[in-house]
Amino acid sequence: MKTHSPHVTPPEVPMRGEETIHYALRRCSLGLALIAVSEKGVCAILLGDDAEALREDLRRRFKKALLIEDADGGALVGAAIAMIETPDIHVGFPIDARGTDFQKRVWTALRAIPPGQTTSYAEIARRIGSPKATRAVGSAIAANPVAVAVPCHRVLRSDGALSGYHWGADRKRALLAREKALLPRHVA
DNA sequence: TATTCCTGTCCTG
DNA sequence: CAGGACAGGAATA
Repeated sequence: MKTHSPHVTPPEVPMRGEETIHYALRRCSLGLALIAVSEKGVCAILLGDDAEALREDLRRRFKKALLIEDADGGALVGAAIAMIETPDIHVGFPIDARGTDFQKRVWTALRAIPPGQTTSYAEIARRIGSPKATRAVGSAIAANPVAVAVPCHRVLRSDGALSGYHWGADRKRALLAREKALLPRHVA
């Protein structure tokens, strides 16, 4: 039995200079999604099948932050889920993708690819002004922390092969098929 | 066709 | 700190 305390000390209190990140786990058409939100916006969208594996992934990416799981998650989480389910929707929420300058340049280039369209690693390398860094571009794309909203699934190999996907090739295929289906335009 | 090199970042020893 | 591995791709042998 619990006595009525005037104030309960939370299990975790942010230390000085420590960042707080709220996140929520939600089911979606791609499986399980973990959406994490910082003060600046959505800082991670991770896809998978196992909740604990996703939490671990988040922990690995934000080692120094205080991570708080919310049952609900709030408006940004809802917006993120809606965006996942509807690829042609405008990404209307702020994205707080963290990485090196090179990675941020790559991710910015990705966001310029419209839904239903694809490009190649080499093209991205050209567009950011490092035409010979195609391999490094692949690594940078693989490190993208914000799935779907930063559309790394729209990058294929120059020879047309699907190439890889951090969250599983099936999800990449599913996203591309969905976007293609939503295109009312000419196909050929 | 099979190597080799280029490039940025992370992981390991 | 050195070396290897990566969601690539062009050049060279």
